[in-house]
Amino acid sequence: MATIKEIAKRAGVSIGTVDRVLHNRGRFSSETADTVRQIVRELDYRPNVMARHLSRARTYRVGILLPRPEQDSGYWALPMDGIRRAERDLSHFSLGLTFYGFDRYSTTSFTQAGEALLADKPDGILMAPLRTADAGALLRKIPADTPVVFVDTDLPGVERMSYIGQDSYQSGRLAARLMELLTGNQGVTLIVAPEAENEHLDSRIRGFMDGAKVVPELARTRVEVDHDLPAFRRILDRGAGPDKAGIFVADASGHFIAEYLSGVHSGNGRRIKLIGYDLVPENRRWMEAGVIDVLLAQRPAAQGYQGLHVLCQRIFVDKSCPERIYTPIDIVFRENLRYMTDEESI
Amino acid sequence: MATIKEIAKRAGVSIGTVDRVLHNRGRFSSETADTVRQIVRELDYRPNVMARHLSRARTYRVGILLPRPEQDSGYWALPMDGIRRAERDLSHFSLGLTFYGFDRYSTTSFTQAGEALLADKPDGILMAPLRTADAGALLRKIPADTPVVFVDTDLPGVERMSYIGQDSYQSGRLAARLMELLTGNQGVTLIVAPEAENEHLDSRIRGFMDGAKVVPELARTRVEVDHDLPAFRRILDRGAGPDKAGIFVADASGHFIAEYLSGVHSGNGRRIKLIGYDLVPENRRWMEAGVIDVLLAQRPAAQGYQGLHVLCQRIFVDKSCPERIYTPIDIVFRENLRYMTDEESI
DNA sequence: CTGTTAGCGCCTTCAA
DNA sequence: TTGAAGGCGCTAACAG
Repeated sequence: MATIKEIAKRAGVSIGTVDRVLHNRGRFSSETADTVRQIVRELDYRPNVMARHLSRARTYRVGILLPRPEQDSGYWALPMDGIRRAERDLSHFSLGLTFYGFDRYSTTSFTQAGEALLADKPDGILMAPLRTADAGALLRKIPADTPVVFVDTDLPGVERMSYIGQDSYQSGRLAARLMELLTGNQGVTLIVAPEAENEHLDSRIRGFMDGAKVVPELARTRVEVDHDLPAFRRILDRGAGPDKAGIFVADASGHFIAEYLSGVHSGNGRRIKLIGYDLVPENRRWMEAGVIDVLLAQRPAAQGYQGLHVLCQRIFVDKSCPERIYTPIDIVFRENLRYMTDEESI
Repeated sequence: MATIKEIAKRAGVSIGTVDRVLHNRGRFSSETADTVRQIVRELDYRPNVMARHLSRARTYRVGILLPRPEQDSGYWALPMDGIRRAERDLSHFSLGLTFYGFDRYSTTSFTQAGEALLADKPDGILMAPLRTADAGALLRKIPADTPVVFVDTDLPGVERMSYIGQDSYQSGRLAARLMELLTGNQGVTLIVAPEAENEHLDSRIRGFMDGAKVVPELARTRVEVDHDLPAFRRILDRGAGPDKAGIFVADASGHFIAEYLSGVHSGNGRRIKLIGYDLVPENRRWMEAGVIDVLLAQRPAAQGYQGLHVLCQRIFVDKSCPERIYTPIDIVFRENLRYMTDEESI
């Protein structure tokens, strides 16, 4: 492995000069620069991460901008788990994380969190750019040399290092396929989704519609801060009649529906099939209880883990990464629920 | 963060002494040792991985003992992918991997590979202990202080650092559930599996049997070096009659069956449902072609990645890890096949 | 038994 | 514009 010492020797200069050239710190002639860069290329020099990190004393700070962990039925705690795991795995780098939680249904909350993040001038940012307009405004204020990684949702037409998330349209298609299998196309399917600006929601619904053999009904619930049971009740009292064979819940609130269904006797003795999203604790519970049949999942912990990982690769090792990473669409039945902990890698 | 210098100061000794105590290199009095260890505990001292690695010059070598990549329809190339990815992620450590491939159906091949591995005296070993007896014999020859990680298969009653693999019984249960969904219990299911010593095979079959509502038939094929199409043909010509609703293939050879089925007209117009294992290239192909309905997968790349990861945690950071790690049971339909690349984590 | 010293590869400051 | 030197935390060899 080539070192700067070796390069210095070959270039007939001192290591200090090599260092300055490598980092473009100025104070060198363009001839020496050319020589050095030439040798660097010849030797395929790569800086030694260990040595570099040992000598530069400072701690690198990464800002995490996500909805508060309890939102969406506790969904946002899952990426956090992955982030924490990545933090442990990267613990020999001096890495400092700061969390900025926001209310995903509030502009002011998001903006405040964003301002706090900006004020701290982090070396890297990991965020979920929900609230398209607000997130766009924030992005414009982030210095161009600060790497930004998106998880969960992408923001089109914006400078960012990488996006990590799921193809939600395709997950809707898959849901339709599974619903067909579960119901045998005997009866109508009801789609339940909250009314909220959410790209994933819309794509999932579109995917489900496109994949369904029998045209489904769509019911959208209002949300204030988060989803609430009474709202679902009203919807379901109207919608979940005996003609319904299955319900597709397009976000993590399947457990609300499950709770409702568990208190209802279906007229014809058939149980209404239920497909939902995400392995939040309450969904796990209702799947174990046999009320939720299938959950689709998107490896939120892996998203968090990977997000921080690629960010650190960039900050510490100067390594690039794919511009877009799709996480798998996981299918969860009661039989494999126990092992779907999303707790691997690295 | 505490350093050995700090510890030395507090203990009133030199850093050399601290180092010797920390590594039990002898040549120190038990009193100084006690003092030092006490301070280490108080300060929660953790060695700086970067500095340590910078100063010790040597390359650490890990031996990889797996079946040849092309065996089992190319299955063994998958853990390799994960291992390579981990190697890249760990590239700032000076890590040297050596691969020892063996024929999983040959004792002499395994033993030879094992001997070669032993002769190289690696600092850590990652292996799939197929061939129970041979692997047991090998394990007895490995020095006790060499960490060994098993992937795919565990070996009971053996000293090892960790096992990473799948609960195959439960995957069989799940397969039965899915088969029920696919066939609606209309007709009989045929289980196809090679005759070979293989714990996973047996557990999957047991799980499937226990989960099936209608008693399945079992057909076992002979294997010589690997599975071959003629063998399957003979089985299927007898077994895949019009009464069959589905076939469950308990290993990665589902694509052979798919090839057979694609050339057969079922009498009653119903297509025979096919459930198999593992995302080997040929299985992917036949799933895309619509002949294989479901594949169960066990994240082989994640197993390889994780295996090397925990091994390096041990070698470089002295960190322990869970004694047994179960990888998830992935369910793959055509709709989510594209995204099941098992290529994450960092 | 213990202390000192010379690096590992890189970064940073200071002097020339 | 360039070079020299000190230090990051740890290891290992050597001198006492």
